[in-house]
Amino acid sequence: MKMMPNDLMTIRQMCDAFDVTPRTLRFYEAKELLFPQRDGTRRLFTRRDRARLTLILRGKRFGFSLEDIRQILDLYDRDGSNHAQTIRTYELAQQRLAQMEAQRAELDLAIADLKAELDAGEAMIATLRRAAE
Amino acid sequence: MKMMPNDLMTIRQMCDAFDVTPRTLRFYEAKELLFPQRDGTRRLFTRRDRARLTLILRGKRFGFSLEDIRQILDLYDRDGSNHAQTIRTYELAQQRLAQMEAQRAELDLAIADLKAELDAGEAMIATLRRAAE
DNA sequence: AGAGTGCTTTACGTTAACGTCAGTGTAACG
DNA sequence: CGTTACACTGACGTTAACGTAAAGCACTCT
Repeated sequence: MKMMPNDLMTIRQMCDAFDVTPRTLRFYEAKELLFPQRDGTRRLFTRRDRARLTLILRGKRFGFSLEDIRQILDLYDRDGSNHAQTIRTYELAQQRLAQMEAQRAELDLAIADLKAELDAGEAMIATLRRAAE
Repeated sequence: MKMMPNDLMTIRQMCDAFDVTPRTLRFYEAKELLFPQRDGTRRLFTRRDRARLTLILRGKRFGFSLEDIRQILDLYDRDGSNHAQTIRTYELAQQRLAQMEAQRAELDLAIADLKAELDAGEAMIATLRRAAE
């Protein structure tokens, strides 16, 4: 067991902690979502990186694209106490929420339609079964 | 206005009727979802093509991939009266329905979570507003 | 010293469903 | 016969979020 200075984690430790692949972490770094320090060539992820990764993964669950997430993260980075930016993020989230609810409405419709088709199909299958006797 | 023999339609008529692009129809033909006749090099879509296209578009609304749709269509093509194939299609639809309902459940969760975050954000913004006075 | 492990970079591959040229043809109108 | 309007066939481009080699350091164990 090698000890990392308290709040620094290797790529593997990050992968285990967050259940992601190394490729993903490097990808996020390339996309400027994370900014790990270096020990020579090796990445060392800070507490800040972990906080950001937590937000990234949460954002993904909400269906935000990585680009959306990057922008939101950057807003807070530039000025964590700026009201306008907090409000902007809030608005983005609201928009996304509206999208998600629209999406659910469509999905509900499709489900209802498909169920109707299935009922018809079931009836047809029953008919076929009777005819087969 | 040019008259097409009763049940034959040009690519443009199809596009207008179904609200798709020519590229889409050619793509579906390449994927063996449609089989328009030819008048020289030009495509002429039959009643059968229209029936298939209707099913294709419906299938898409249900979230089936084009490959799924092609298989289903082919099943019916080979033998429209085969019970086993009707039942197979029915099962595919049921599986898809289960997926869609699972997807909706996840979506509902994400919506609930995001709403919770929004409520917190709203509170924070209210705080910021008070502090700004 | 050799073997093994883990990390690194670089860069091409994947998937779906088309979009978007580029270049050519052809049919009809005036 | 020239122009306009469509249609046709390739074939490469697009988007997102990584996956998957390939090839090479750096360290450690033995």
